[in-house]
Amino acid sequence: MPPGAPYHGFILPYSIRVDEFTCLPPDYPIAPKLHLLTHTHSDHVLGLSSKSFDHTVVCSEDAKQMLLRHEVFNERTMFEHGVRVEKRRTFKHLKVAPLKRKDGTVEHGGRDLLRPIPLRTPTEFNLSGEDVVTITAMGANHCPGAVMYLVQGSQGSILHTGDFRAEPSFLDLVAEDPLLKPFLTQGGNQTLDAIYLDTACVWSSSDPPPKRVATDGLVDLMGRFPTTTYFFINAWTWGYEDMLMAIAAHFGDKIHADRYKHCIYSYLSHEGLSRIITRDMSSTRFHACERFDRCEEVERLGNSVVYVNPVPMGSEDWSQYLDATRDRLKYGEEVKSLLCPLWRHSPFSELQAFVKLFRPHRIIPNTLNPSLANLDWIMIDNMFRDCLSSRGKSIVESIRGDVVRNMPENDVPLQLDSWVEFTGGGEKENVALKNL
DNA sequence: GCGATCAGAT
DNA sequence: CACATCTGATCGC
Repeated sequence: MPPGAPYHGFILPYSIRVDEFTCLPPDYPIAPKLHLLTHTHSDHVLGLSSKSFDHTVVCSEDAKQMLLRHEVFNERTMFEHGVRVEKRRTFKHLKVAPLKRKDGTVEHGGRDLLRPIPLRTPTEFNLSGEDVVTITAMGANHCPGAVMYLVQGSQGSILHTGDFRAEPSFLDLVAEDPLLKPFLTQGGNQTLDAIYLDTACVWSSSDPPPKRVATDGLVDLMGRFPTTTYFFINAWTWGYEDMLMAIAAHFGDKIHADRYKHCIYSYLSHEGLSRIITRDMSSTRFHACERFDRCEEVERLGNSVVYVNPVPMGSEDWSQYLDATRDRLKYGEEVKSLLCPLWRHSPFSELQAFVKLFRPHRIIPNTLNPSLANLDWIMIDNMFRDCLSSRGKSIVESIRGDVVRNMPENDVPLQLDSWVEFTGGGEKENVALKNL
């Protein structure tokens, strides 16, 4: 997880760590018995590139393929330009083929630390012989390979969302999923003990349109340009594939992708992606290739290329932007770039609706801002109080319980009134209050 | 000296 | 704009 995950990524009370693979501080009270990975964005794989990491990691099959083929930008560029003869893959040490000597004896047995589980298929794991947990991965609507995890065991049921976009259509799928049905407020007979929630955009002041509204608007604008216009789609990280799919579907054309994207897409279970991209740069006016190592076609056309950028824009601004841009195009004004409000995280309103589907006993933010000295945790706790179960314990109320009794003081959020007393109003805390 | 983590900029 | 990424500094064996 990005820095600032409560409990260093543990989903208490289980000795399971999610998206954090770094070493724990010395004398930390618990040791991980199992690791889960929700998706492969760089802030969720911290510690995995360490050569000394040697634990099993549960993930989706797509995430496994993406990880094993992961190449950082500089290495991709050097390989492309012949400076590197061999591809440098950041995580290749996680899977090593068995090595046999010429005489057939085994030098070493190899290893494969990534343990993919199929989506929507409850799978049992033995936590070092003590406890058996059932883990179910389900699509998270964030980027290829991204999943959320349902963890069920003798110590209760926990849903970890990873990073996710809980837009209305996603909520419909969740509400209809038989695997989640037992935990739904409507028609369920069990209560989740906790939802570990993607709160990356919980403070956002604007609400994004559903992804479909964003991509519909985008292709509508693109269709108003001359049919000779070239577009560069700035899909600069995994998770902007909706733009590519929408453009390909609307224009019936393929999209030029670089060698690396093409490689990754070809290994994904979503075959649609590899079907809509091409490696032939001169066959299409739509380009989603390396943004800092442009293909010759994009280079040649220079600033006549129209850039398409994903941006964090709200619904109302989007409507206005669409109208204004249509006008500009109608009156022949030069439009050099297009915006697309494609969000990969949920704003507060979507999170609220998602949590209310389950009314768990408590929610725990997946990330906190360290400079806020846990004040954000208290705020979030209050913001979701009316989305919890009727006998729900807020984090603050349940936090002094057995499970976290031994946690270091910094990992324990306090009531707002005792927060000021606890922190003593030092420099860090003044910054926290100022940032509110 | 190197790998791993952290802080800061974009 | 803010997330995800990259760069350079620092830490520790």
